[in-house]
This record gives sequence, structure tokens and C-alpha cells, in this order.
Amino acid sequence: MGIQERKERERERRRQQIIVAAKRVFSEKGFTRTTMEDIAKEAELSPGTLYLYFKNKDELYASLSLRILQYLIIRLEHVNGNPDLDANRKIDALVDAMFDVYEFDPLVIINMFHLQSSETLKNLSPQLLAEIEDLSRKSINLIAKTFKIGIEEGVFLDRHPVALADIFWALFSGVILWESSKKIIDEKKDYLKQTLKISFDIFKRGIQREQ
Amino acid sequence: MGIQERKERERERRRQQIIVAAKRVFSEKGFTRTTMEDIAKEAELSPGTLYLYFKNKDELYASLSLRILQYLIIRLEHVNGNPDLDANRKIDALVDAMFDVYEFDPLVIINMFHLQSSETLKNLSPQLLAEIEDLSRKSINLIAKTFKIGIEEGVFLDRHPVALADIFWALFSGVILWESSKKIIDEKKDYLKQTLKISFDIFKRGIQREQ
Amino acid sequence: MGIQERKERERERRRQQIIVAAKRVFSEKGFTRTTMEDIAKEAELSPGTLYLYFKNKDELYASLSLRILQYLIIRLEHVNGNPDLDANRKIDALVDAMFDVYEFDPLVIINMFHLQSSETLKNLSPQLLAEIEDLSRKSINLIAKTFKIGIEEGVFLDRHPVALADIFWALFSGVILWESSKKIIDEKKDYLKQTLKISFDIFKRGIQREQ
Amino acid sequence: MGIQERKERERERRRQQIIVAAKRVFSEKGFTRTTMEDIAKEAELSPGTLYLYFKNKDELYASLSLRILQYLIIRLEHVNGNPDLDANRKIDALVDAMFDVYEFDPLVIINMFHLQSSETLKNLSPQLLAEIEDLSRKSINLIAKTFKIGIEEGVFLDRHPVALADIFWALFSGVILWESSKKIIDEKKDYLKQTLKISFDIFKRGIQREQ
DNA sequence: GATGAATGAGTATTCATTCAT
DNA sequence: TATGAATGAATACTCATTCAT
Repeated sequence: MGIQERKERERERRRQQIIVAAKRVFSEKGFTRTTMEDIAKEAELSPGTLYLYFKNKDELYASLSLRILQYLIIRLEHVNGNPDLDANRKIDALVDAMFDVYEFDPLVIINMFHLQSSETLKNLSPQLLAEIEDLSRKSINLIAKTFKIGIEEGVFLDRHPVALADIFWALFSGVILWESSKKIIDEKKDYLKQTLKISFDIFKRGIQREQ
Repeated sequence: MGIQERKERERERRRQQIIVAAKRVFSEKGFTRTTMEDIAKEAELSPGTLYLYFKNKDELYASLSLRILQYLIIRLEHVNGNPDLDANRKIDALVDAMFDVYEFDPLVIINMFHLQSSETLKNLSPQLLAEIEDLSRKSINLIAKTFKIGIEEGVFLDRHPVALADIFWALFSGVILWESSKKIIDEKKDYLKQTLKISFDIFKRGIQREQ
Repeated sequence: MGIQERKERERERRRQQIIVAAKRVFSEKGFTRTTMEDIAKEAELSPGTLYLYFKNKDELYASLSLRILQYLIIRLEHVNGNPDLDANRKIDALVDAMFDVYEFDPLVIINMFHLQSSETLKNLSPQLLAEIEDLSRKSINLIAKTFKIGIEEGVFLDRHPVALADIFWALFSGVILWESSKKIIDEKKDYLKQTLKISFDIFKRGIQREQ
Repeated sequence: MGIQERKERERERRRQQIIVAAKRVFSEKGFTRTTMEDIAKEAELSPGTLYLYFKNKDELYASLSLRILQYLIIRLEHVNGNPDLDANRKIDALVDAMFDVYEFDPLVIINMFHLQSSETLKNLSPQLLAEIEDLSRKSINLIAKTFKIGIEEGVFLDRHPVALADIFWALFSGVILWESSKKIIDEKKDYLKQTLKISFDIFKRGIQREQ
């Protein structure tokens, strides 16, 4: 291991130390009421040091969200790659994964919504932003893949897998929570309504007796 | 119309003028980044005037939420009181009502979550707080009533109506969005997980082919 | 009584009504924490009306002080004009008068100090200012007259009557309280120190046994 | 000198720098009209920095008062501990000390009265409050001790030393100034009248010829 | 005259961010 | 690298005063 690499590794360790501290404080107080000094104290570092590893408060927050997405993706890949599970079992495993993410950090998922604000977006580095969007899409696709298998196997109704994946997410983090923000609402109004419609549709079918 | 009454009416008109302006600004910027001066400018009034009609920023915000809940209740009551609709049609009408509320103000519903923070709660007058809690409960109950009829008529599976109403809301405003906040999570952890579980359950049933 | 006079009388009645209300509120809350609205409510008038009778808050306050000085002067004149009292009895009567003023309004006397600030002075009409200064001087002179008689009668030590009157006031409202404010301190530094010196001197004599 | 100690010393230097600036501004403008920005400018610091050293405006003000009391105590202890002075000389030395305190800061002593308001008291840290009360009591006791010696030596009339100390203070900072505030007036009305009575009594004795 | 709704200037306090050490 | 003291912009809220009715 070269000296360069050792340094890089050390740097990464610090980043994680800060993210872990940030997670604790954000979870307790929410984004607005958490101060950088709170996080610094929790991480047993000085406020200045945080800025050596994160450009600003928003970027620190986004990095935290990213980490949770990463965790989710690992879980989803594990579910998908497991040949022992049939389509129904896979859905169950997805639900389990969602529960674990929720257990991992209930509030941060809610707060993830904070990221949507266009003001916040301006404060993020394009690279980080791209990474988050990439992982979000990836997680939806992984879930969709599972549904696709189910449809192909003939055990699920033949709705579009991506729509199902969206609804699945919606059930978890809230349709609107996930889809909203002025900008998205303006841009994707029709898509959003469509998703809501499908969602209510499936719900209705879930409570109706077969006749 | 007496002079007293005319004044009261004028006062109410001003309140509405402010609420409408506040809605616009909150929707665009979110609660934290909206300043009282922003709202004052939008309403073409001075900052001081806002405080003649609302005790503080939190109370102005809460009044806004209240207004949306009131609108929803009116719609729900209309659905319930209509004898021409059978259970299935009523669900459809509920969905329509939800869509309209969403159209009415997509972001404020999300932001309603902001109200949950105990810090915010301290700033509200007990009366306003009671009113909001009352209307929230009322809306859930109205939805539940509709499901109850469906179950009694034998067209819906016999899950508990209140649970169904919760899920219905959840689909709309987001399970976690609705249920969360540190305090609630600590107090109602089990109930929340239960709701999520039922919710996933119904979803699963919705996508599974009958075998 | 002409119509003009009747109006003038009515106007004076209103002024007194406001001053009485102001006294109550200022006594309870002090100058800074008392709002014009507080006073208006206490007087059962609207805030705007106060400004028909007093130029501003400072002038209202000063008018109140003036009234108390007027009361004191009446008492002092009564003491002085009473031929039945010898010098010692007159001092006792002065003390009684001071106690009654204190009873009349303990806090306003303290707050009278507020008037000294040059910022406040700028807000007063020259006429009102002159009146207050006039009455202050008058009250000192009335007290001094009493001491003069005592010195002439040979019952008091032959210190200058005005100095004694100053000390008498000083004992009551506080040497510095009465004399201070940046401006006065700069202008009258030597006089103030002199007064304090005499004051301590008399005190010392009061506690020393004759040898 | 350890690094810890050096830092502590540096911190104390800053506190003093701010207190000195605050003294200048408060003396010129009085408490209410002085803004934190005024003080910051005078200290050539930013407003935020003041809050690193003092919790709020009230606490900054109280710290200033504390400093003056500390100076007074040092002087009083010096007088008391000096075996070369007899009782009469000690009184003279006390007077000198009072004059010097007055020279040191005439207005702040007056303003010390501001501290009595119960609203202000709520904003102070209990520790600082206790310290001020402690020093106030200490200064009265030190003066009383001097009078006690005089009474024991038979050179002073045998009034209670503490009462004499109170009057001495009263002469300096004003009976009412020192004793007042709505609350104290309500609670200690009788004591206050008593003090005033003794005070006038001594004064009277000071101006009466022996007969 | 009387009203009281509206004004808007004024201020304590917070906190993300910087930078000399 | 790491520190943490210093910064100063930002903002909710108050209240003396005005003025249309």
C-alpha cells in the first residue's frame, strides 16, 4: 500500500466519522435546527475540520443521504442476485430491506426531501448531485427488475415494472414526499398524477373482494 | 349588517389575503427560507401588519394548513353524504377529493409535517392546535366511515376501517411523512411499523394474480 | 362660562384622565416596558387620541412628573405658610410631605431620573421643560426657606439653607439619582462633589458623640 | 505557564476589553439606548463576538456592575485592614473610597438599579446573580464593620451598624435607587420606610444645635 | 375630535463559514 | 492537517407614530 493510498484511506475514515456523527445529530434535531458545531462536537472535531471534508452543510447532508442509498442498493442487489428466492419471496425480501433502511435512520429519509429544494441543489457539487441521482435511479431499477421477473413468471399482474417500483417507494417514503418540490411538480405534473392514480388503483384492488 | 359584523368581515378578508400570500411564498421557498418580509411584500402589506393578524410565523403557517384541512373535510363530507354513490364509487370520489386537495396546494401538505416538531407546537395557541388536531382526526374518521360502509356492504375485505383510512392518507401524504417526527417515532414505533406492514400487504395483494 | 372656556376645561379633564392612567402603568412597568397602547387601554381611549393631548411618549411622561412636583409644592407651601409650627416641627412636616409623595407614587420619582437624559430632553417642548425646571427649583427653594428660618432662629447650625435643601432632597431621591446624567455630571461635577461632601459631613456629625 | 493557562488569560483579556467598551457606551447612552452593535464597534469587534463572552446584553451589563463592586470591596477591605486608622479616620477613608468609585464610573452605579427588574434577573446566569448579591452584601458588611468599631470605641452613637451602613450607601447611591423596584417596594415597604426614617433622623440631628 | 389599522424603522441574537496560528 | 476564535449577514418581532375615515 503506497503512502498516497494510505492517506486516501485515512481521509475516507475521517469522512465516515463525520457522517456518522452528522447522522446522529440530524436524526435527533432535523436539518434546520442542527448546527455545524453540534456535529463537530458529536464527532469530537472542530467546526473548521468539517469544512476540510465537506464543502458546506448541504453537501454534508447530501453525503449522508447518499450513504443510506448505498446501503439500500447493497441490500437490493443481494435480494436480486439470490437465485433461491421466487418472485413472491423477493417482494418480501424487498419489504425487509425497506424496513431495515427505516430502522437504520427513520428521520433522514424524511429529511431527504430537503434535498429537492432548488436552493439546496445549487450548493451541491455537480459530482455529488450526479451520484445521488444515479443511485436513486439505480434503486428504482433494482426494484423494478424484481417486479419484471414476477410479471414474466406470471405471478404478478402485468403492470409496468417501473411504475410498480415507484409505488413501492411511494408507500415507503410517501408518494408526494418523494416526488415533490416545486420544480419537480412543475416539470413532472402529469407523471406524478399518473403514479398517484396507479397507486390508488392498486390500493383499491387490494381491498376489494373478488366477485 | 351591523358595524361590528362589517368589521369582523373586513378582518377576515385581511386574514385571507395574508394566508393566500403566505401560501404562495411558502410553496415556492419552503418554511425555513421564507421570511416574514417576503410574505408581507407578496401581500403588499408591511411586516408589522402580519402580526396584527397572526401571533407569529408558526401560527401563520398553521392557519394555512388548517385552511386546507377545512377544504378537505368539506369535500369528504360531500362524498359521504351522497346517497347515490355505492362503496366503490365513494372510494373513487375520495380519490378525486384527494387529487383536488393536491391541486389546491401540493407543497403545503408536505410541509404540514413541519407542524409535528415539538418546538413549533410550543409557539401555537392551544386553540389553533386543538382545531388542527380535531380536523385531522375528523378527516381520518370521514374516510374510515366510507370504508366501513364498503365492509358492511361486503364489497371490501374486512380490514379495520381506521387502518384503511390511515393507509389511504399514507398513500397520499406519505406514510412516514404523516407519522413521523422523533417523538412520534419513539412513542408509536410499533403502530407505525404495523401500518407500514399492512400497507405493504395490501400492495402485494394488489399486484398478485389470483391463483 | 364661554364656549371656549368650556372646551378648554373639557380638554384639561381629558389630559388628567390620560395622566392618571399613565401613572398607573408607568408605576407598574417602568418607562421602557410601558407601551402607548398599554396607557391607551388603561385610559379607555385609542392610541391615536393620546397624541392629540401629548406630543409623544416622553412628553406624556414628563407631564406626569410635573404633576407630582405640583403636588409636592402644594404640600411644601402649606408647611411654610403655617405659623403654628416652629423650625423643628417644620422639618418634621417636610419629612411627612416627602413620605406622602413617596406614597403617592414611589416608582415615578425614581423614574424621574429618566428625564435627565439629553435624548429625552430633545423630545420635550421648551415650554414643558421650562415648567419642570421651574418647579424643581421652586421646591428646593421652599425647603430652603424652612431651613433659613431655622438658622435665623438659631436652632439649626449655620450651613447654607440651599445646601441643606439639596441634601434633604438627596436623602429622598438619591444624591446621584437626582444630580446625574452624563451632561449634568460634566457640567456640574464640582457642585455635585461639593454636595456629596457636605452630605457626608452632616451624616458624620449625626453619628458622632459630642465630646 | 501552561498553554491552558495562557488561553484562559487571553480570554479574560478579551472579556475585559469588551467590558471596558461597554462601560463607555452604557455611560454615554444608558442601557436601553445602547445597542450591541454600538458596543461591538467601540470594542472593535463584531457583534457575534460579544456573544462568545457574554450570554446576552443583560449579562454583559451585570458583569460590568460586578466589576465596580469588586473594585469597591478591595477599597473597603483596605480601609478595614488598616490598623493605623481610628474610627473617625476610617469613616473619612470610606468616604474617599466612595468618591473614587463615583469617579470610576458615576452612571453605572445609578444604572445598577436596572438590575433590580425581575425581567432582567431571569436573563442572568444563577452564578453571576449569586456573585453580585454576594458582593453587595459583602460591601454593606464591610462598611458595617467599620461603624461597629466606632460604636465599640464609644465615638459613635449606638445605632445598629448595619442600619448605619445602609444609610451610608443610601447617601451615596440614593435611598430609593438602592431599595426600589416594584417588587422590593411591595415586599419591603416597612423596612424601606424605616430606613428612610432613620436616615432623616440622623440628618436632623446633624443640623440641630445642641441645646 | 376620536379612532385604530397600518406602518416600517430598529435590534438582539444565531450560526455557517473563514483564516491566522 | 487541525483548530476554534472571529466574523457579519440574516431575520423574527416590537412599538411609537401617523392618517384615512
